[in-house]
Amino acid sequence: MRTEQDWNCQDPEQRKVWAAATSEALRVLEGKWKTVIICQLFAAHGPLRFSELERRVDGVNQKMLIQQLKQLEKDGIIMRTVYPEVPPRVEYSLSSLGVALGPAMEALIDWALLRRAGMNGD
Amino acid sequence: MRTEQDWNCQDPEQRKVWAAATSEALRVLEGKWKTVIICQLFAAHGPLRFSELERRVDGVNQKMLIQQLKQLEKDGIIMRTVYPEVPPRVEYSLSSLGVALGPAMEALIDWALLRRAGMNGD
DNA sequence: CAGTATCCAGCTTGATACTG
DNA sequence: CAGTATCAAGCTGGATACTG
Repeated sequence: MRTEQDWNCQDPEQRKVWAAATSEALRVLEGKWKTVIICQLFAAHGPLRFSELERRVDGVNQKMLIQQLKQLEKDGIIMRTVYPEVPPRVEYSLSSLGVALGPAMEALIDWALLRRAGMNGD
Repeated sequence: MRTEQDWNCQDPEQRKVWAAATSEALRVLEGKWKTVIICQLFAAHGPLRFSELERRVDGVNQKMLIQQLKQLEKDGIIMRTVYPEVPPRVEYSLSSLGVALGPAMEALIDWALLRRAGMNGD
């Protein structure tokens, strides 16, 4: 599944394809709470209820959480399952595309921590 | 340099640290042209002049390019070098923190291409 | 060449109140 | 419990014109 892209490629068009693809990818992850939601879903190793996400995503309000969840669902990163019960139960989980984000998220976490370390110590 | 973070960690506080770190990291990369600029700098394997970036970053206008470059510089990802010549020459290159973004960018590109494939074929 | 300055439309976020 | 609705402030992106 590796795409064999590498920075040594001399084809300007190919480089633009990567740049555009990365741009699109990042646009899907943009939004103040999306990465937090995704991280929490990874950490949970399973579906989370709306109320559980509300507790785990520090500082988010209902409207924003719902909005971000809807966008993530539309973009195919998470799945929403409704259980026809009273009171209502709705669970959110990572789709296969969401799970495939794992390596990128981990690389991002590594970089984020490196960045933090540089900002303090260095 | 690996941080040994893994999704199995059961400490909720630790998970919040990652989520917050990732959020910060992504915020630094947000902005319509930043990933394109970064990709082009990686692909160039060396510094690029302002005008060269303007050519390579498809569709950007001067104001936006400068704004994004300034932010990337402020956030420590790129470096700006001014050569006291006439006409003026300014070169932009990745800092060590910028270079450290490599693995994350590659993982993101892989995911972006996987996502595209899924959207067409699937 | 590599910027700066101005102006503006539209999107994003958030507070607050209400509902099946 | 898991949403929807409304309103407003602030930020983002972009077109355009000017400058050392």
